[in-house]
Amino acid sequence: MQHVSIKDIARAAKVSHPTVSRALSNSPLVKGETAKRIRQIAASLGYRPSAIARSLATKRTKTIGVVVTSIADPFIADVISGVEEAANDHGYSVFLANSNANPDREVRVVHSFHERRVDGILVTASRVGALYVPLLSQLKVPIVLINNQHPDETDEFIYSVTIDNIKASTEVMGHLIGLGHKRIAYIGDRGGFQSDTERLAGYRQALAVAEYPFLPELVVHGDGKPGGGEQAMESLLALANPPTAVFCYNDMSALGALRALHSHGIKIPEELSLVGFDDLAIASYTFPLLTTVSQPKQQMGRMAMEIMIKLLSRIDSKTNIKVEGELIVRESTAPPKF
Amino acid sequence: MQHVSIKDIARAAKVSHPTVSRALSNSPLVKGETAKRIRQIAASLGYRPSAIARSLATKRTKTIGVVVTSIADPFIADVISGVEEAANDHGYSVFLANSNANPDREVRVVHSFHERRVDGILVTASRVGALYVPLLSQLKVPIVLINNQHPDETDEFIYSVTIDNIKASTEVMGHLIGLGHKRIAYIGDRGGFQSDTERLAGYRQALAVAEYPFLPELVVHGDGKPGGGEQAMESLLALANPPTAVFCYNDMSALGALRALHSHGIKIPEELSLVGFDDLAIASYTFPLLTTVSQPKQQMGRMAMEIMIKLLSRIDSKTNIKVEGELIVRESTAPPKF
DNA sequence: GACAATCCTGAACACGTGTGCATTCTCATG
DNA sequence: CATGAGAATGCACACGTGTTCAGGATTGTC
Repeated sequence: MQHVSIKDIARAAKVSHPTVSRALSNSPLVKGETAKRIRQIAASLGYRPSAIARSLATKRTKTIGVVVTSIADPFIADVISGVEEAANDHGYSVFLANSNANPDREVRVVHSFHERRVDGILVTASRVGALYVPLLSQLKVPIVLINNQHPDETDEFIYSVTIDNIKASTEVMGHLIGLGHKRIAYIGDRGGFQSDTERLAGYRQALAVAEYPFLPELVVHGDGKPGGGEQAMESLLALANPPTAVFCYNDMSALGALRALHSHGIKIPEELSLVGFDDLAIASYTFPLLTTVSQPKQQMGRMAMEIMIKLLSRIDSKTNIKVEGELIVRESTAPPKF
Repeated sequence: MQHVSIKDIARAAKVSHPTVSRALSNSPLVKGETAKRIRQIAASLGYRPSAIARSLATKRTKTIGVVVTSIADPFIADVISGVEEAANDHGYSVFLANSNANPDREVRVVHSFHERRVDGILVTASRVGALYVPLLSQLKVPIVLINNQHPDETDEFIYSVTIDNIKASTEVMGHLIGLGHKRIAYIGDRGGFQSDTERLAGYRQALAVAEYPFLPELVVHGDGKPGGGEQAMESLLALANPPTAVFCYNDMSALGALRALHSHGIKIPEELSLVGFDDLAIASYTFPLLTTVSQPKQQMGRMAMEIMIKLLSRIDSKTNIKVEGELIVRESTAPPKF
């Protein structure tokens, strides 16, 4: 006998198994004395209820499917750590699935979540294809998106947690403009992600407020990774009149930009100011330390999971939460040279 | 009716539900023609078998519990991405649990995995407490450890994948000695982890082979994180006769060391050579690029999961796998100045 | 002491799938 | 045409838990 069941306990306690079931779930229907005895026997036998059988009976698995494009992405990993923590706190377990932005894998994940009868699905959407969420929503299960990249999700099952990109972006620009910079460049992402679009919007908005002209040649595109950031920075440095400050879509891009600057022997922040976005752990260990926007990554994960749990408990909850980023000024920004 | 069951299909196909069950599992017992018809109906109804019910009947959940100290650790995140990929390829799903090296959480994880009747458990042991594995092994389920930190696990259920630290470490030292370094320091971890002990052993072994003296003042201890690496490097720089090369327990420590060196204005690699370990993504974006040892992180995760799956399929498998690291020479090492 | 009201308990069934065994059907063979 | 063998299918039960309902035990009241 591999596992002890409530029937085993029932036999030992000379009661029926429904009584055991009730006693262990603290039902008021069972006499206090009996319940206590049953619980003691259960403990002494090392009883652990079968979540499987319980799920079958109750039709709730207390299980959440979590899709990420890649858990190796440090931003996502931080978010997931918050997700898992909140889930654990409420007795939920998470199924982790990498999609790798691969359509085949995506449909397999959907099938897997479907068959396992997850109660809900969490998606860190930073690179998830546009067609994916509709696919997931076929499961008729609540979905919470974190930093989703498609603004038009109007499905009734869909909730979200996102950072206020425009606000954070204008704050970054305010910082640079306040230092005296006038030629400020933006290194964006490729592919028109929601977050890129919004950060660019904040960039333009801040320029407009300061009554600085918007110069298209100062907006270049990377790929959200160091390689793209490096190339983008190279193209900025090749301009006849290069910028004195550069605002990068994310820290990864900034890392690449930093590399390009180092290889040109350009001193930061004396000759050029650089700002990232995300406040990855690395940003505290670059040289110089990177000024960036901190997203409450873990907390966002936690919030997303808490929205989910409220939904599953039929508690009304906000459908869309916007959190604020925080500008972290470190060593990579300073007033322009002249 | 939320989900379609085999009974629904049976009704539609005018057969009994066991026949449907057999048809869908490609049993030779059911007539080819009937099976085909049943499969068509199943597909048209969008049938997805309930893994829950199946698990209850077969006593196998096709589920693996994965414990990590923190998924936010980039090393671990890489390993897990390999784990998840291999699991997915074989129809297994993974429950992810962070323990945060917190004993309370650890026992909750054990209970959770027990109740969910996972088929096996994977542990990335880099920071897991010594008492934890025995706790897990109570579940009488196979356990595979990745880079475990306690050499004495002799339980019959326990298997492992580890990197050959001694070999990698002597290779690093060979590189530095080959460049002409004689005063080589080692920045270790705290707390006597297996990997730290082994890397230090490789360090000493290489010194012995080169017939260089082992100087205790050149071995200092960090904490495996940048903060500790920075302090450790400071203490090395405070020596009357500082080293010309420093081998760090891991890249995180090296990042801290790098920071200390920058703040002292010490040029790398001209004035001092620095080597890390792990080849985290960051190592390709530090300044200068970090020479380090690459562990096949994803592959190690994949191998661990494949051992697990073989075990569960009653296929004989190696119980302990040692993989080799690869020395990646980048820009942070060079011959000593004089 | 009789009766009702309340409190506990157990029997029966449900959840969806898999499997051993009995049964029916089909077809070839004597 | 009867018989037997083998193929195809259905019946019944199991997995472990939760829940409805009926009935038994207990208590209180007149």
